[in-house]
Formats: sequence, structure tokens, C-alpha cells
Amino acid sequence: MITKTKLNRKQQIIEKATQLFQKQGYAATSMRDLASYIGIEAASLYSHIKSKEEILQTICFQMANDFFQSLEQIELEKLSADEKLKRAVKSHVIVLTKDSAASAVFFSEWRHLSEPYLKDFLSMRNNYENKFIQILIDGYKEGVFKKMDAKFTVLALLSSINWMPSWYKPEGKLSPEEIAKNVTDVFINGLKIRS
Amino acid sequence: MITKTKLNRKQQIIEKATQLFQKQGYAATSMRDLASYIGIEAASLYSHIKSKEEILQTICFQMANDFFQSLEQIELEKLSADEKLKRAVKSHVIVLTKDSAASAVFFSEWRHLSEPYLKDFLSMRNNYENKFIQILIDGYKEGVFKKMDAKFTVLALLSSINWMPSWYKPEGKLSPEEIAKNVTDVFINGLKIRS
DNA sequence: ATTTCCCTAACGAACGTTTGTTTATTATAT
DNA sequence: ATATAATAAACAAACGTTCGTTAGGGAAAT
Repeated sequence: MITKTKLNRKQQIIEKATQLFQKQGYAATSMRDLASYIGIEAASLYSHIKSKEEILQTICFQMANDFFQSLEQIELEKLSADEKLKRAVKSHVIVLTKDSAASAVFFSEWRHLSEPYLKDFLSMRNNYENKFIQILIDGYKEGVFKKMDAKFTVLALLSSINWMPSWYKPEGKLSPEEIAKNVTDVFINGLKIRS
Repeated sequence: MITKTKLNRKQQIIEKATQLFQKQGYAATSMRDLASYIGIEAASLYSHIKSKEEILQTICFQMANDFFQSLEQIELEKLSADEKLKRAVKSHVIVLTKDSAASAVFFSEWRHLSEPYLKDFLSMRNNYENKFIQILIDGYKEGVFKKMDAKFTVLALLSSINWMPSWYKPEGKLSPEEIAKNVTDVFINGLKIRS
């Protein structure tokens, strides 16, 4: 099982790197650091990966794809704006909690990507935020949401969720669904027009 | 004016370092980097500062003090919980926007502090969060706020604000007061019991 | 008024260490 | 026998920091 061993090793490298990048940051994590945690020499890492940055790229774009895919699926459904927002937040939280270490790296370490990856990354993120903004604007047009600064509100909403990886523990008392419900409860009931 | 010149230079170093730490991160910013932006040699920095980490310590604990001071002042006043929360958020945003670069460093780079500074820092932050949590608990007891997970809500609230330094521009259309109002509007009207 | 002295801020050079990565070689497993 | 994965050794570059020195200005002493 040559390929299997190699894939496992590569996966192991990326997983351990994810942990270290989260705890110490990308720049403060050395390849010797990473290697010693795995139990091999730094030079041996290069049998499986091309460079340190390739690891970061893998982590960032894997997460970016996951987020995008989960949101695109929701856009297909025909839902009222508030339902759509609930679903979008729930999906976002689920993706995020599935690998909270990778999410933390995704949110904090992307700036160490070199061009053209940095440009691609930022454009994807912008795109993602715009989809949320559109949901809020639609909600306003439908008469479901108050008048507001949609971009500001989305940034506040996503920020409150995205900070989670720094304190979320899978063994904690709150499930991803409960977290999503808590967040949307606060935000939606503050946005929704009460009759 | 010996002392004045020296103070200005030291201040200049810390200000430029704050900018670079925000943009590139603490670990990815070298002393030669910093020096060249100022227009001197790296070695010359050490006529004014003791070490690279001392700069980070200065930034972090200056901000920590500012946040603490602004909150302690509010605790003295006799206010209803929702009013108190509004005031606390407003103070928080004002401190944060006064130097958003330093705030960004404060929120993202504290993990590079060494002991015992790291321990002190985390204990201060915990303390600060607990003051917010207490406001929410008081609000619940007063019958002003819904039943909720106070810690979770505070983390969500502070996170949505603390992410701001990454996009806040002083020349933007929103003033600190308007930002605070937007945030509290969303959160308070989502929390407050409607009669 | 001139000299001596001290202090600050800057410098170039170098310190020892660590960085990411490459190479040539050996061990392992199929 | 062949392909893969690990190694030790080495690389140039960069790291934070220290060194001895120098230039310049103000204070003190002559």
C-alpha cells in the first residue's frame, strides 16, 4: 500500500501543521518544529510536500471550498430571507466546527499566502460575504428585515461566528446546531420586524 | 531637548511596529524590517528599546489598560442593565477605534508574549469578559434580558466588535458612536423582552 | 572663551542560532 | 530489483541581538 502510506503521511503532516499553525501561527512554526512533532526529520517532510507554504495553501483553500459549497447548496432552495439566513448560518457553523483548527488557520493565517494565491483567496472571501449581504438585502425588500447597513451587519454576524474556533471545543456542551441557533436567535430576532 | 528627541523616537518605533505587526504579524516582522521603515539601522533600535518583545508588551498592555479603565468607569454608575450594556459597548468601540492598528495587534498577537506576561494578559482579558457577563446576568435578574447563555453571548458580542480593526478605516462613513449604536441595536433588540 | 567631559543616538560588523530547502545516500518495503 | 521514504549533512539567507566605535551637542571646569 504505497499510495496509502504516503497519503496518510501527507495527511498527518497537514493535520499536525494545522494544529501548530493555530497554536503558534504560521510564521512562528518551523519545519523542524513540525517534523519533530511527527517524529521524523525536517528534510523528510519534503518527500511529501513541496514547500511550507503549500501546506498553508492546502488548508486555506480546502476550507474555502467547504464554505463555498455549503452556501451554494442553500442558494438553490426557495426560502424566505430569514429562513435562508438561518440555514446559511447553520451551514457555516457546521463547516467551521467540523475542523475548528483548520478554520482558525483559515481565518487568521491567510495573509501569509503569496501571490497569486492571496488574490484568489480574498476574492473568494469577498464573494462569500456578498452572498450573505444579498440575503439581508432580499430580506429587507421582502419586508422581513429592518432597514440596516447590510455589509456592516454581515461582517458583525460572520465575525461573531468566526471567532469561535479560538474557544470552541468539540467536547463542550454546545453542539454546532445549538451554536447556530443561539447566534441566529440573537441576530434574527433583533433584525426581524415585529408585527 | 535630549529627552524629547528620545521619547519621540521611541514612540515612532512603537507606532511603526504597530503598523507592521498588524499587517504582517509579529513573528513575520523583523527588526531590520522595522528599522528600514524608520530609516535607521536595526542595531540603532536598541538605543531605545530593550527587545522586540518589549515592543509587543508595550502595545498589548497599553491597550489592556485602556479597555479596563473605560469599563471600570461605567461600573460606578447606577444604570439599568441594558443602558449599562449600551454604554459598555460604546466605550469599548471608542477605545478600539482610537487606535485600530494597536487594537488589531492586541487581539491577534498576544500569543507571542512570553511568561509571565502571557498569564497576566489572559487573566486581564478573562476579567474583562466577566464584567460583561455580569451585566447580562444582572439584566436577566432584572427582567430586562431573555434567558440565555451569558458567556456565549458575550463572546459573540465582543467578537463581532473585535473583528472590526481588520476593516475599520477612520475616514469611513461610520463614526465610532454609530458603530456602537449599530451593534447594540442588533444585540439589544434581540435580547430585550418585548412587552 | 576654550577645553574637557559625558551622554545620546546612530553606525558597521559580527555574534551564534535558526530559517526553509536541497543533495546525496541509505534503509525499507513490495 | 525497484520504488519509496527516511536520513545526515550541508546550503545560503535571515534572524534577534551585542559589540566597539564615532559623531555631535550640552554641561562643567579651566
